[in-house]
Parts: sequence; C-alpha cells; structure tokens
Amino acid sequence: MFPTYLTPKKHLKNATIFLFVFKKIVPYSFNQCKFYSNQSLPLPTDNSRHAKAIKDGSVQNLNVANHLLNVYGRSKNLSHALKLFDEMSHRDVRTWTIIVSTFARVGSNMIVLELFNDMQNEGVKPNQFTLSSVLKCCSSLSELRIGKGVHGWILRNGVAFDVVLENALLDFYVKCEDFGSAKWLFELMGERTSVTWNIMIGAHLNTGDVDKAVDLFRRLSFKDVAGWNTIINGVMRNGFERIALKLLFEMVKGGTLLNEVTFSIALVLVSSLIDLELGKQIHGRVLRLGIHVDGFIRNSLIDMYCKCGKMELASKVFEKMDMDFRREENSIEEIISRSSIISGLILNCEFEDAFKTFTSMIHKEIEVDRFTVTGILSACANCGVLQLGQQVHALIQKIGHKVDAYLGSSLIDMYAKCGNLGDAQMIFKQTNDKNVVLWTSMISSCALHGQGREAVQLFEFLTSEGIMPNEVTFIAVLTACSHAGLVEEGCRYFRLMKEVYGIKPGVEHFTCMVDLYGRAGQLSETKKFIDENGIYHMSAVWRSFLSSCLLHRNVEMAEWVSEKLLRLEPLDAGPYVLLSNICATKQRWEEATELRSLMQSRGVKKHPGQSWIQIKDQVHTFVMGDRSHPQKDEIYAYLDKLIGRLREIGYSFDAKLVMQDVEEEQGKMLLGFHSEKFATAYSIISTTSQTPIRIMKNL
DNA sequence: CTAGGGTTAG
Repeated sequence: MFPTYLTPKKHLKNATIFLFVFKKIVPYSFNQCKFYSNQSLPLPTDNSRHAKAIKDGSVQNLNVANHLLNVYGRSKNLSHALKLFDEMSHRDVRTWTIIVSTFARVGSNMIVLELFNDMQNEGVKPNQFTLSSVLKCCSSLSELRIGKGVHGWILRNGVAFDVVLENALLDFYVKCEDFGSAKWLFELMGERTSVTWNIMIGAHLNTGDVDKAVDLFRRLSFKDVAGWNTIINGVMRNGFERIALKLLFEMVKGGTLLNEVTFSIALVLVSSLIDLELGKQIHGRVLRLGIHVDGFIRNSLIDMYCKCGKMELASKVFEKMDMDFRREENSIEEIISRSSIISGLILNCEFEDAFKTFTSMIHKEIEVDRFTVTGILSACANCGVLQLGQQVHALIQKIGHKVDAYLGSSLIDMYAKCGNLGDAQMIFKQTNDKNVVLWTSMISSCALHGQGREAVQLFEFLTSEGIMPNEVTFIAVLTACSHAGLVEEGCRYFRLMKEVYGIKPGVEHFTCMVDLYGRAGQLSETKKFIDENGIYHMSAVWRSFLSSCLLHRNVEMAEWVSEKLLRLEPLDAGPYVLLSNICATKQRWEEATELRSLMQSRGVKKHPGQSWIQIKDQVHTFVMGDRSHPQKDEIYAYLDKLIGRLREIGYSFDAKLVMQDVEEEQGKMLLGFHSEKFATAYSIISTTSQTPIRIMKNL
C-alpha cells in the first residue's frame, strides 16, 4: 500500500505524497539541536595528590607515578591515566601492566592490543598479568589469530605458565570457539582450579548445551560464587528463566555468599521475568548491603525498573546516582545509566521524554555513545521524525562513531520509515560488516515501499553470501511478496523457510501468507490455507483475512470472517463496527443496534484515526472531522476544491464497507474528512510545490 | 572464570 502516490495535479507537480503508519503519535516540537563539540577534558588540577607530586617532583619517582597511575586506572579515569602515562619518563613492566589492565577493564580492546605492541617495541617483556589481559581482549574481539600469536609468543619466550595464565588461554580458546585447542589445552593442564571448571561449564552454556553444563556443575565438589553466577546466568541466557531462578534460590539456601555479580545477574533475571516484587526485594537487599554504590548494580537496577515498566522508580535510582556522580560528568557509569534510561523510555513508548533526555544530554555536552544513538534512531523511526533522525545521523558522523550492524540497521530503518528509501539504501551499501539484522532491515524497508522485486533480490544475495536468514528475515520477504502481489514467490519462500531452514512458521508467517493470498484476491485459497494449517485460533490471521475481504468487496465473506473474529477477540472494535455497518446496509436494524449495545456493554473502544505532519518545527495533528486547526477554513476550502477536481476525473467515494462509527459520523460527510485528507490539504497549502509531503498516521 | 545499556517483525 505504501507509499501512496496521488495523481499529480497542477498544484502537486513534482511533489510526492507519502503515508506512513507509526506506533505512536508524538506531538513533538523541535528545539534547535546544538551539537556536541569535542572539547578536551579539564586538567586534573583538582587531584591534590597528583598536583603535589608534580610540585615536589616526586612524580619522577617510578613507584609514586605507578601508584598514581593505578589510582586513575582503578577509578576508570582514562584521560588522566593516559596523560600521566605519556608524561612518564621511565616505565617498567608494572607501568605497562597497569595501563593495559586499565583499558582492558573498560573494554577498550583495540587500545590494549596497541599498547601490547608498543610495550614489545620498547623492549619490555610482558608478564603473566599483561598476557592474561591481552588474551581477554582477543576473546572479546574474537581475534583467534592474534591470540594464537600470543600463545606462540609465550611458548617461544619461555614465559612460565601458571594456572592463571593457562586459564586465560583456555578461556580465550573457548570464547573463540576453537574447541579443539581448548580440549587439547584442558587435557594438558597439570593443575585445574575451580576457575578451570567454570570456564568449561561456561563453554557448554555458550554452545547451548544446558543439560551438560548443569550436569557438570552438579558434580563439582567445590562450587564457588563465580561458578554459581556462571550457571545461573548461562541457564537464563538460554531461555530457561524459571530454572535459573530455582538455581538462584538454591544458591541462597546453600549459604554461598552472593557478590555484586550475583545481584547484577539476579536483576537481569527479574527483568526478563518481569517480576517487580522480586526486583524490589533484591533492591532492598542491595541497599542493606550497601552495594548500591556499584555502577553495575545501579544500572542493573535502572534497567530492571525500565523493563518492568516502572519509569518513575528507574528515574529515582538514576537521580540518586546523578547526585553522587556529579563530580564526574562523563563517567562511563553515568553514560551507561543515561543510555539505559533512554532505552527504557523508548521501550515504554515514552518517545517524547526520550527525545527530551537525549537533547538535554547534547546541551550538557554529555558524551552520547553508540548505544544511546541507536535507541534514539529507533525512536525516530517509530514516530517518523525524519528531521531529528537526520540530525542524529549528522551527529554520528561528527563524533566519528563507526557504523556497525546495530547502528546501520537502525539508520536504515529510520530512513525507510521516514520515507527515504534512497538514503536507507545508501547506508546499507556503506555498512561494511553486514549481519542478518542489517539485511533484514533493508528487506523490510523495500517491503514497506512496495519494492517486492528488490526485496526478493536482496534475499537471494543474502543467501548467496552464506548468511543464515532468521524468522524475521522471512517475515520481511513474505511481506514484500504479499505487498507486491508475488504470490508464487511468497509460497516458495514459505516452503523454503520450513524445509531448508527448518524454521517453524509462527503467527506472523501465517499472517503473511493469508495476506499474500488475500491481497491477490484468492479468497478461497486463503480459506484453504487456514484449514490446511489449522490456524483458526490466530486472530491476526482473521484480521488480515477481513481486510482482504473488504479490499475485494466480498461482503458475505467479510461477514463470515467478522463473526469468527468477534468470538476470538471480543475487545477488538473492528468487527463490531463492520458487522453493524453491514447489517445497517442490509436494513437489519435490530442486529445492528444489538451489536452496538454489545460493544458498549463490553467496553470496547475504537482508536480514533489520527494523522500528523511536520512543517518547519511544528507538528500538526489531525483527527477525523477536525475543526480545531487555526487554519481550518483554508483547509476546508482547499479540500473542497481538490475533491471537486477528483470527482471531475472520475473518483467516487465508496462509503459502504469502510469501518466507521456511523453514529459518530452522522451528519458529517463521510469520507471526505479522513484525517489523512486534512493533513494532505494542509501540507499542500503551506509548502511549495517542490516539497515532498510526509504524512504520519497511527492506524 | 562470572555482571549492565543498542538494531530488524501484518
């Protein structure tokens, strides 16, 4: 259906009209977005110890400097640590170990590898600590080659192997999924600690072998906190939340002391179970233990409240943190927490607040990282605010964020949903590491714009690149087929999904198929499909069927489908209104009235259709039969003229089967006053003829 | 060894 293109009129020459559907209306007024400028951080003049050491010259002493470096490193004060490190005239192994572990701690893996190189160039021989840190970086980056190089280097240089280093190496092989080397190393190890076993359990959990992991864990004679944490976290990540919860209770009962990692995992568990009461209990425990000062814990708390839909509680935790961290504005903890708050707002559909928080971050010159930006772009996509989305895109380029698969996908989605398929395609071409999600975003975008052939072609490219399509990819390609009338292709992909990729079709896939047949007008085929697949209980399927019946003006079928839907979804307004309209046109007044009173007694409410447009920095929202706009007279006058012209060239209104509340509309001219038409008319009279018109709507 | 925030979906 989209984009809808209206025949060009004299007035509309060169302008295109788009209609897009969005999740939520956002009457958002745009502030002028001031961009973040890369200002350098203030010098550490406030750190008295450092200042004193510079003053009395003791900073030249290696021990003093190393100590200071360690303090900066542990407080994650990267800029100061790096500055001190650069200024040091002498550096020893400890210096390098501190700086390497500082960057390893915050996950700046590339910097760690660079430092490792520099260290060797300066002729300093790495010790076990440095090597362990470097190996950890290799596993985070999945850099099997570099890690193997480090392993070779260790062997060549005769660095003594101890359990700690061996464990680090084992973990590296496990994380890089080189299970052959991992097994070989494990068997060679002379000493195995609980850490060794925990790594092996983690390996099973990461490959999805939950049974094996739990079995191995049960047989451990000594279960330490990390072991418990590993198993609980891993079982949860594999989707067995309830078992994870059981294990957590078992851990508490068994008397193992919980650490901050346990609490963090427990809070994530609560978020995925959406168990607010348990979350509050854990919060209480956290406060009693005094570990609420931990950045990880706080953020897990914020995130837990967001996921449970309690934004006020999340903000409370955040504000408390804001007070404590006021002295370190750009601390990693603060950035992460802000990002969590923003994604929480987006999750709870509070887009306007999300935008406000985001702009306030920019005004305060607080660093916005990739996570925040990704969330904001997704919000822009969801409510169709192209201008803000474009500014965010510019911001990304200004800060110099690498466009990874996450960012790329959200940019593509944003541009496509805001009507710029071309820009979406450009982002797709420019993104280097394309994963399934990125491909799927592009396919969905084509589908949204009715470009069925392109979507199919993209799908073929994707499989030829050796990427495994997932269930969402199939939803995208099936939608594309149904919107473009590619019935045969759609059926082929549906079979391909089941037979070649072994994906069990879900409600969405069935709905796509019903839509595919239905839109193409093959209504009896649709019925057959529903029968064959035994999907009578899926209301989404019937809803799609119903709209196809209306599209092809099949009143009998529409009536039959409506009754089915009515039974499945007694709270859905659509079938009531439709059925009563059908009854009314057939003069079956009693039935029509009955349906209306049934609807009222069940408290079924119809969502009002709304459309909105953005002109300059104003959002104009319209509802059906709207008379509240300050320029209503001009809008009505122009609309009359436009509709008159449309009639002249043969356009007729079909009022029979449109879902409308007749009572509400009594006395109004029915179809001339859809909210989209107001938006269109207003757009035409208030912009030049070259300006594209983008209309957002909620239904 | 174990913990936190991000993308696609009629």
